[in-house]
Amino acid sequence: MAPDSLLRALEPERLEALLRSVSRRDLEAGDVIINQGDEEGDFSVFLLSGGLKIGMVSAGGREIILNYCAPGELVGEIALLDSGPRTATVSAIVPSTVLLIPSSTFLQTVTDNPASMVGVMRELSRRVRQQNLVIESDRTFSMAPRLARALVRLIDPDLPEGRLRYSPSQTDLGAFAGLARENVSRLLSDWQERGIVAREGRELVVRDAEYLELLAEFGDDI
Amino acid sequence: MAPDSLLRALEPERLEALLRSVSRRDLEAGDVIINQGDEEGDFSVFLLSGGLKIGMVSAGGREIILNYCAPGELVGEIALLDSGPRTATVSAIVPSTVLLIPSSTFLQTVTDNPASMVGVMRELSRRVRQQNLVIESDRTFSMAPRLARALVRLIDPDLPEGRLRYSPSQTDLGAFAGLARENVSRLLSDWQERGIVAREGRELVVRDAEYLELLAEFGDDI
DNA sequence: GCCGTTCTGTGACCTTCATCACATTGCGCA
DNA sequence: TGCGCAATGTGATGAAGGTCACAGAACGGC
Repeated sequence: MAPDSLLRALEPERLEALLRSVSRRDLEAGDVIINQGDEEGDFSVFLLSGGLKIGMVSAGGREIILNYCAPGELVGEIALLDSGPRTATVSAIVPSTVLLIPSSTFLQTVTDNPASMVGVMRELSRRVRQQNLVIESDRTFSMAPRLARALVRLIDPDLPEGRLRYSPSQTDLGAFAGLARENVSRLLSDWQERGIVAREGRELVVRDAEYLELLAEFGDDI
Repeated sequence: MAPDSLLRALEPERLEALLRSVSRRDLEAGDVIINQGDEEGDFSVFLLSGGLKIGMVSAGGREIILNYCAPGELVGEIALLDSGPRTATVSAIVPSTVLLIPSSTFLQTVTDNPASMVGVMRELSRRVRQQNLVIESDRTFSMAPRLARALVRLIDPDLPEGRLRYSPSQTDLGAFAGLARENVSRLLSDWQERGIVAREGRELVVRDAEYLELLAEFGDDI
């Protein structure tokens, strides 16, 4: 679980109360836990272990992956506050365990634990900032920097040197970075020749993270 | 002030305490209150009257307008939680009055008023959802729907029929919708001929909001 | 009023990237 | 060991939209 896990902020007795009213669920890779368009869904999802992806399917059938998330993160929190239809789909990318937290429970808990709410706000803020960067890069950068940013976002700081949080297909990378799969292929081939990324078996590994970070930040004109 | 203003949630004595430690500031149109890249800025901005725009300047000098905001809204709240460098620039589009709220004050206040914090979370969530839609439309829609979405976001529900919250130049509209100014011009000319928008003096007015909303939601294939 | 400046309209061009259409590789599995 | 399916590589093509280069219009200030 992430060190800054939201649950950490709770006092033990609160945590226990919370755990009594949530349900735990195990997911296979590919299982969908929240479906874009669901009318009723006033719960949010806390990821205990595994990995989730958050995506939308746009008119035209193209998939957009908005984010991946790691254990300790809370997902679907928009529904905690306004219980409108779900705007994105959440599914497991590997076998995972989640807690389903009814919004009433969640609101009660954080109201009783103001300190924990700050954690939720921090997480939401981080997300807004991240999204701003995505919008910026979508609008002003060419393919290469966009793919670079996607890869950088996938690097797992807890894993050794340049390992990704999970091994995405080129199709996934395209949906995450906002470009066509074919172009992902072309770019990766190029980067592979130049030693920036490498393939170890079916794993994609980043060799020169610094280069990709520069590319992601400054675009083609580094 | 917006009916769901964040300050509404405060008990009167709290509100008073808050008001004692914030500073008020009047802005001319164009004045910058937060500058992208500022290292030190652990305050956020509460808009009392007027209007602000939130933007970034990307490598290459192109401006991106992320959002406009109306009285009663809180801006720059990312800094409340992690006081890293500012990621966007906030400036006044019309003469405005703002409160500068130090993050310590803000945190203290919301901690003492859990109910008010829910309002902040709701606002942050709304913003995340909005951003998701922007990313989706940037990636999958052509120019017309993107511009439609920008216009719809600018319609002021409090004003009569199709009036915008403020009258943007074509350059601004381009920066907001993510397209070149010339194309904004072309699209608006077309829509004007078709009676979807009109110009009253220097004001742009939406005549057929429903059409634009459909376009914004479903893309060209309505 | 008159002039500079900022906004707007419009055509011609050219870059970028998505799309299409395959060939190829790799891997699970019967 | 080969079959099938999914993932990948790669060229050719086309459309969308950015860029450039202007011309006109509108406006603010003096």
